[in-house]
Amino acid sequence: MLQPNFIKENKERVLEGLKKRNFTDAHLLDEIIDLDQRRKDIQSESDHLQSSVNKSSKEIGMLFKQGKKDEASVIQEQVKTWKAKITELNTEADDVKTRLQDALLNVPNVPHPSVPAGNTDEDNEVYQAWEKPFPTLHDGKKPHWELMEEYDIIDLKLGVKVTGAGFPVYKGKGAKLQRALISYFLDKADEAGYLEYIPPHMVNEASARGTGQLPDKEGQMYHATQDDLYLIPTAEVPITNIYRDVILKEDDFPVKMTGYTPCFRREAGSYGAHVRGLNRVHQFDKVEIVRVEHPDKSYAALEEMIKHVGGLLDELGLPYRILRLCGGDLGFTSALTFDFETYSAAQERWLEVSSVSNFETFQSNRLKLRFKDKDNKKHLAHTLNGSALALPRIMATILENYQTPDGIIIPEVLRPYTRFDKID
RNA sequence: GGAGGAGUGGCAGAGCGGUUGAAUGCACCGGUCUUGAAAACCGGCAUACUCGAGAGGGUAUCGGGGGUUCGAAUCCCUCCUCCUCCGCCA
Repeated sequence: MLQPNFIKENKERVLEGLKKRNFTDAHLLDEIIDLDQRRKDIQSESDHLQSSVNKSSKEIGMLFKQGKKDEASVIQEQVKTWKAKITELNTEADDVKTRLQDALLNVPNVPHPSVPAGNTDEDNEVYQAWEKPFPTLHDGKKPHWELMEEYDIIDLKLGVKVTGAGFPVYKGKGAKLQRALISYFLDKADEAGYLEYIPPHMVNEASARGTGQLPDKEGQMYHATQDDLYLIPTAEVPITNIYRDVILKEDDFPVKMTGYTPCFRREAGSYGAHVRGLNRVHQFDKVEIVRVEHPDKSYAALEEMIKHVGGLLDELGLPYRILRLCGGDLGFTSALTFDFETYSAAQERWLEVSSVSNFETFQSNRLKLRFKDKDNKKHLAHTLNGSALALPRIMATILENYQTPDGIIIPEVLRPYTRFDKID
């Protein structure tokens, strides 16, 4: 969420930036500026009256002590009229604040200058292409959903029986490979200096609001209504919220956190042939990296995160490319996002396996995540996060790219974790 | 789930309708003293919003929200959290 003052002081810049994501509602920005001004005016008027009330109340106290009841009751009458006016102002203030909040929630983050304009994923910029050849597979190559069944390692039908569509059951070597990937990713994050967390897998409303899942993506989360808790769609939510309402010191930076969690997404409205197998599921595993940074350092941090994710894919030996998302494809809360896609050689498609973003102050404003500078002045910190990595499509790509007529070869780096080198 | 008790500043802990944003102690920061340190002494030390060029001012905040009152940390309602006991349980 942007700050009204920021919008007011940078209106042209904000509007110019938002054009890249097809947001052209200058009227909404004006409304925000007006509502914020009105909010201040009401506040100011109400404060003045309250000040008079407070003074008079003290006076009444004194008069009572002195036994001057008559004088006191005269003032009491006056105070009552002030109070009525204050009540009136507060009612208006509530209304103005609600409208201001609603308006602010409809303004997406301002894209970074490097974000290309565009509407769809067609307009994303290839930031780093794959220069080497793709794996060449044998003639009997199969997509991962067939391999899963053939080797009996991931069972979607069983998931349907136990839960429903999109809840895969991992079995035997499939389960072990999954666990190996999680351990490998966590170990790499640990080596890179990220502090490991195992956060709750459900969050309250305040947390879902803090990272922007609410109210923007209400329908995408599973909601346990009886306790009003949400199943997390990503570890970003509980982990980033660790720093909600926190004021850091400058030398607390950088804050680097990681965590493995299952992720739950309703994926309402997604369907079609391209979501077969593991391409899109309701529950999946992911290792996330999250950072809280000084505004001057956040883009260097983003760079570092891109290298980290790229390093994982290099070690796994998976072909990948990096995209800089265009304005239209950029998430509501993000200023700059890079997507990683691996090439799945049997499907002959690119699959998104990671998304690394800088939210600048958009999240921290909602989170009230700030730091004090040397002069003790408070500023909003920058937050970033990235998948490192999301498991299902990595699994899919490994199964497809490493298939041979005799089985699926396990990438070298995972063997210490799997303790087998082939699925057959 | 049932019955009790409790939530006050960074921590500890007073206050229980009227100069209380809140005593006191500890911690912290600055100063005096000291060759240096400690001790002692003096001073400072919350957050948010807002007005002001600034100095500074106003308002709100004693777990959250609502209410009573001219006035609430103090009374009432409600929610949350923690502690003790009972029940259930991985």
